[in-house]
Amino acid sequence: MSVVLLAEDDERLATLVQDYLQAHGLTVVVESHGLQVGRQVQGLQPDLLILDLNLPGKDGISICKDVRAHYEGPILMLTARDADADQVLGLEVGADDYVVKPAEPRVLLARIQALLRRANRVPEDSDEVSVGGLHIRTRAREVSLHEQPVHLSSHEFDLLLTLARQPGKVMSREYLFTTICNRPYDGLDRTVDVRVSHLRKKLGDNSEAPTRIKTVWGRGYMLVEDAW
Amino acid sequence: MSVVLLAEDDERLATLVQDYLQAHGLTVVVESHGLQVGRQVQGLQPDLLILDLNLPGKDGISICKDVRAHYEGPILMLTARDADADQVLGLEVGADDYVVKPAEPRVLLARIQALLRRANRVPEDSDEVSVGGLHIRTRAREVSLHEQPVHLSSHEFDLLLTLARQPGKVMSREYLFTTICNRPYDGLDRTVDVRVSHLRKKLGDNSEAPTRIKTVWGRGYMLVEDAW
DNA sequence: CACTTTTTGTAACAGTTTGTTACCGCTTAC
DNA sequence: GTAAGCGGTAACAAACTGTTACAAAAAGTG
Repeated sequence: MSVVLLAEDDERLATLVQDYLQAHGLTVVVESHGLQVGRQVQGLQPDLLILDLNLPGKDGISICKDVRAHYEGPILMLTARDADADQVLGLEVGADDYVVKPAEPRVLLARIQALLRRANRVPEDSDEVSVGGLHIRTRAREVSLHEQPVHLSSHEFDLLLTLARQPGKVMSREYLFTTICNRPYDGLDRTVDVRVSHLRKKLGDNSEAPTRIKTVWGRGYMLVEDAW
Repeated sequence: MSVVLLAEDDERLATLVQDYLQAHGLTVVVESHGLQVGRQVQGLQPDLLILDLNLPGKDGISICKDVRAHYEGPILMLTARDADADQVLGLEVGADDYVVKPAEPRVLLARIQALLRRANRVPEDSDEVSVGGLHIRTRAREVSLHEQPVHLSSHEFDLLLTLARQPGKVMSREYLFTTICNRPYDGLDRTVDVRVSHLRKKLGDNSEAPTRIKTVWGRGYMLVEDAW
């Protein structure tokens, strides 16, 4: 399940897009203030940023430039400006796609999925995810480690799956929380920490010097590829 | 210089696009027969494929599917069909972008460059960095010195990695600070100094006459290559 | 040289983040 | 009903980070 940050100030449109994308299996977080987009991207590290060019507080092109300095994921600009020059400028400052409003929802979704497909490499619908001796069967929701079945709770499974789909990538608590719980993160919740603690125990990792699920202080957690 | 394969049967349009792209630094090869596109992609291994959906000999959607089976580079569909359903279908069978003819050349170029920019991004740095008896496994975030594992905090690791990637090069506090903390340096912060101090202690270096991480007065710090 | 100024090393402290356990309410199975 | 499992939350200990403070070293100045 991919996390999308939607930077859009028109509340009605934002809700519309959010509902449509969530109905198609994406987790959507909405941000309506231009000056907050950078901070949100940094904290959430979404798989995709949808950026309206007319946010209050800050010029959309500047936002895009600033975000690009620290964010490598795909950016899709969604805007009412349809002039060629605007489109060219948007793409040149780092956007990966540029869609003019009003956009047909199906087209927007198809373009989003094309961007996610290229960025993720791991096909969303692959049934089996493996990292070393760890095997996850997503449809059956079963996990085995070196042929030994491991019993995990629902949240533990989702957490492990999210981490294992992109081994080696540091994922923030906010990202993990919204992916697992599908609701906004309040910044204080310790759920993810507790789940990680349980996962480490069940997967035979040493918490004092973890080798499989590492803590990156102030950033989040990372599943290590070659440690299974 | 990137190589683009342009699959287009309208000779006049093909020449037009070819000239425009070549004037902007791209190498363009044209292929006009649908049945030849797959072979051309395999042989040429272009950095980008521009695919017209109305080539003679073979349906464009089929071409795209076949090409995708053994080609990972970006595909841009360029076609006169502007129905939403066509666009969704094109993106779903593996295209990365879909541009409707007639296309403004500047827009086409901007989209091509956006695709090339993403495809060419360096995927990841080398996993293992070694300097003498010091070994850093970047993905696992583990460090060992003469086969002995060394436990470092997150910032200490980032600092050492940054220094070790360019041994012998003096790095300013500003550079090190922004690399580690991912925020601007105010010129007075002593964080880097303190981290270096801790690193020296953990790596068995003598601070009064450091041999491994040297202080370059008024400039910054430098990791010495032959001292490990 | 003596003296001042700037830069560096590091101990110590306080605030923040993280690991873990315990507990409570909820649901499910029996 | 009870028992077991699950998920959220609180609580506390431990680890980590930034900052300050002060001593030591280096550079500048006459």
